Amino acid sequence: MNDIPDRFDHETAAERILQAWSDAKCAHAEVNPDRKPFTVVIPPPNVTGALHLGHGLNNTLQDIVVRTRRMQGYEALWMPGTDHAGIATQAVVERRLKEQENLSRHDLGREGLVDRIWEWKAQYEKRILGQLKRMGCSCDWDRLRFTLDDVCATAVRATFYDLFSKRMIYRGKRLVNWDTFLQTAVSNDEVENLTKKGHFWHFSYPVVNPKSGEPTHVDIATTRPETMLGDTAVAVHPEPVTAFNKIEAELKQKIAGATDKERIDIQDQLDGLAKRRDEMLPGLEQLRDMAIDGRKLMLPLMDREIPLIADVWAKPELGSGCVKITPAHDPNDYEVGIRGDLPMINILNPDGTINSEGGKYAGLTIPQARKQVVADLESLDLLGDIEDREIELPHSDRSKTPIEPYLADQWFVAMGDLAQSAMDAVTSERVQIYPERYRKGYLDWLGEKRDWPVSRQLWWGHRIPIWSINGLDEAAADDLVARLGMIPAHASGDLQAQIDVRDDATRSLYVCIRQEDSALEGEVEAMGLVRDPDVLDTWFSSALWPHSTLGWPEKTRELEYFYPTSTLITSRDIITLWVARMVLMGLNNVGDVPFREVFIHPKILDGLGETMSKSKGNGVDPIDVIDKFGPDALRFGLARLATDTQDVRMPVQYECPHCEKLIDQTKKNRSLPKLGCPSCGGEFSTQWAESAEDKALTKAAVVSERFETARNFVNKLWNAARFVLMNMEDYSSQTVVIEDLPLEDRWLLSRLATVTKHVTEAVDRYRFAESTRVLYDFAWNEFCSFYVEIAKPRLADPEKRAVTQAVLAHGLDRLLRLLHPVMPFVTEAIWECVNQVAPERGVPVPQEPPQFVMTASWPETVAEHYDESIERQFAEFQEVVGAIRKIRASQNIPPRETVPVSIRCSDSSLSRLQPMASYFAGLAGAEVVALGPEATAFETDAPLALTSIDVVVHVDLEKFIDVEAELARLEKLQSQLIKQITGKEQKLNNENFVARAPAEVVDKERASLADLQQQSESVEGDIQRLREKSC
RNA sequence: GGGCGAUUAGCUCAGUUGGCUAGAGCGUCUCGUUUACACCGAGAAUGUCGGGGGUUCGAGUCCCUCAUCGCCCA
Repeated sequence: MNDIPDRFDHETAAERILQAWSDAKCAHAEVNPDRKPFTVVIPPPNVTGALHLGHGLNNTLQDIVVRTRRMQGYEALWMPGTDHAGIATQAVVERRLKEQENLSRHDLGREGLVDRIWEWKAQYEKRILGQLKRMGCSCDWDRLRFTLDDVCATAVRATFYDLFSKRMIYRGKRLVNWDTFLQTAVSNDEVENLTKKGHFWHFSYPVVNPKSGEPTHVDIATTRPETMLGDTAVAVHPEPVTAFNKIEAELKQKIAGATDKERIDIQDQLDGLAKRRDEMLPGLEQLRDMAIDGRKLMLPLMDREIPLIADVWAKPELGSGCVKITPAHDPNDYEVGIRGDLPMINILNPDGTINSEGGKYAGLTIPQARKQVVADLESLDLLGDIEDREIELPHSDRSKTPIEPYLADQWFVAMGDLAQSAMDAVTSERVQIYPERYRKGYLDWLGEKRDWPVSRQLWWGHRIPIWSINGLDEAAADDLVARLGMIPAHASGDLQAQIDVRDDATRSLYVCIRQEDSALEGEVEAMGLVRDPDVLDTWFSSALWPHSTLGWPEKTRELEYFYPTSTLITSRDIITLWVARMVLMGLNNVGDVPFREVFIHPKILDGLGETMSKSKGNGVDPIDVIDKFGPDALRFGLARLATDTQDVRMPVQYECPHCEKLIDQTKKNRSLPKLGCPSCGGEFSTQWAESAEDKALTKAAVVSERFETARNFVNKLWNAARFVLMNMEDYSSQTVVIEDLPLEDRWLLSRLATVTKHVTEAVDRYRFAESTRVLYDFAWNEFCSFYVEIAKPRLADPEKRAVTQAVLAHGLDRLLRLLHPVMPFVTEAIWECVNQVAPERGVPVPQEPPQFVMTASWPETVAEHYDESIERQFAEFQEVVGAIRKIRASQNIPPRETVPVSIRCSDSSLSRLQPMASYFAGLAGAEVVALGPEATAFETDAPLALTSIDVVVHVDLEKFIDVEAELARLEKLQSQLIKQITGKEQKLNNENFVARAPAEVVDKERASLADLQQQSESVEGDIQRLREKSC
């Protein structure tokens, strides 16, 4: 055992341990009626790219919970898998295709592109699973799922079919965020607003046959001139006076509570408004009257008559007070269009060029059309000012190109009842969300009950199981329905047909097929129906994840046993997109909530407070951290930062591949292709390396020194274990009598009981930072610093050796179990060794431990082992040790010198400290020459009073006295005491305090003041004596 | 514009229902290789708890307000 290295070699150990766990199927879960199930489904990582530290945190926390529950005797299933991430993945692959081969998806065709994406998926899924495994995630890998695999596909089709049959899926026109690059609709959540420089163009539209006294033109302004081709109205406010009054009232209210600086600004606004009102109100009222009168304007360039309408969307305080309405290409105008029943003219092709509705501009791109429209209006003398302006422009998150609002046919899921059911689940606390503040966002979002557009014009995803035919007349539609009704699948409920009457009175026929069935599909296609080319929103399949992975719609034993799952651990940004939808789909499909609890963990930010991402260059790969610090350090380091309020700022460094020096990442250097190491001068490359020259350099790992503490802790534990193992060669198991154990052993048992309770509760409540802190403090400051140190002399004593070994082995055993969920590898590696030297262990009765700590039982809180008085007694001992150390340090006494000490204490303390007297030698280099009420000061004395426990420690400085140093120490002590005494006196002189504070608080203050005063007097005496002596 | 959160030592963070001299790790300084560990041990220094106001005998903690930062939604 003496050949154990003094560093934990995580690299070789981890690989061996992973294999052993895997061979023994430690993480496999089966339906087992004898145990209670505990189920967690992984938030399936996107196969878009590799995992970063955010995933590292997410999965570490899940694993801590799952491992703890497994040890607690639950049949713990952690369901693993990955997400096909529709648009994100297709966008990545398409972009690469363009960059590397200059091909578009149309060059490859649907199948070709999808094949390419499967290749990408295979590559990244492998990488992701490798990352999870190296992190130690104890998923049941036998049950691995993918949101696009056959099992999930069956669930998706069954769900779609069910909702379609219930008429909760419908076809509708909606204004969607159109990505002209990817040629698909993207959801609001995939849109980011960027502020860009743009212009504000002013146009005039002629009034058709103006009456005398009426304006001949109406002025409007726009940031997107080309959209005028699709204008179907111009709006003016219906009650301009009311609108002006309202704004004025708001400003006046604001000015009442404003600071002087703001007041000037607001007053300016008020003045401007008043002026505007004077100048414009009559004109606006006239236009409003014209609108009510049904007057028309002539849309220039298109020569189309459009109505002047009255609508509140027109803001009298802005621009000309009139606004052009393009319902098919602007969300606000769309609402106006709905209200006013206006025609909606889509002027764009899917690729973003103008379509035939744009007349002579057809075929132009948007920028070309914009330029041409402006030029043509100018030649007609209808162009006014052009202002420079900053414009908020929506951009696609995926393709980084501008979004065009676009009216398109989409499939929708009606959310009314579904959303309500998911709201009820949370308000009734059948699903509990922690921290609770996240409930609000969940409920607010669902409360809007906005229908969910689920079709995506993509090729990568679950293809919508709808076959359709359009443009039928009533007879033809009925005939087709009748023929479909003859198909056996219709009778067996595997086929649904619905007729939709379109605006133009033609019929569309939609057929939904429940299961994949090429014969049936062929039959339907033979009738002239065509399969919908679109795929489903990726969240549609994610929403089914908790039940689809367990085999739904089959009534599997797994579903019966493991569903509802126990808890979901995820990040806050997908509470609505994912969590809410899982709840409503779970309720709809299975009839029960998908999970009982949801824990939302903090986000990991870099040192500059920004979220980590590969595109910024500040992303940290958990593997880099594991390579440098080990998997246990990664996990411990992340878990100790997981509080429930604060996002985690984690400064990021490059690790120089030549000298291992860590170089802080800055905004500047994180985007460079190569860097020079300021320490060794060597150069290294980064993820941005492009040129052959740069790529030839070694690539630096991106890590964070935040993990050093955790790595040190792993090593501390390893070495404590090493010490234990080195002292176990003659170990033999034995039953011990708790009552006969010496104080320090009972202290350890008591502390174990306390710590176990604390840690168990903390993990129950998802207080990961707290549980890791408690474990760290206990392991380092109590087990190592005190228990192991005290064990040293006892191990050297043949009479005490055997009992010490027994308790030591037990203590280490329990500690390993408690730490295992956070640090699985090092604990398992140590466990393996302990099993060899102490194959039976435990207090009071030894037992044979299981082969793996991973499958060992979670320590129980042994209430009988808890002893408050012993913990207090030991704390007293620790305090005395601390006092001696302080005096030694202030006198610079060399550590190898033993100092005589005299400890004056009460009789009761005497009985507590007496048994521990000999341990002062090892812990404080002190020999106790006197102990008890009679103990006195030395001739050359350094005293320290511990008032809280009524003890005075005296150290004999005869051989060591440094008068200056001792005087300095005492004077400093005295000044601190005086400061405190003054504070307390002030407090107690305050009549209000004495009268109103609870008596116990006042008494406590009084007692404390008396102690301090006594101590101060004593120190004063010491100072005087020392001064006299030194003269 | 609305909602949520944050602001505590040079850095990263703790601080339960208001009640000790506000803590930890890293970093800094001093001392030290005593047989598990220098990825170690002992000790020290460092805080107007973002600003202002209020409630209270008493506020890092509760309330109001302002500022700054972050996230979500419009």
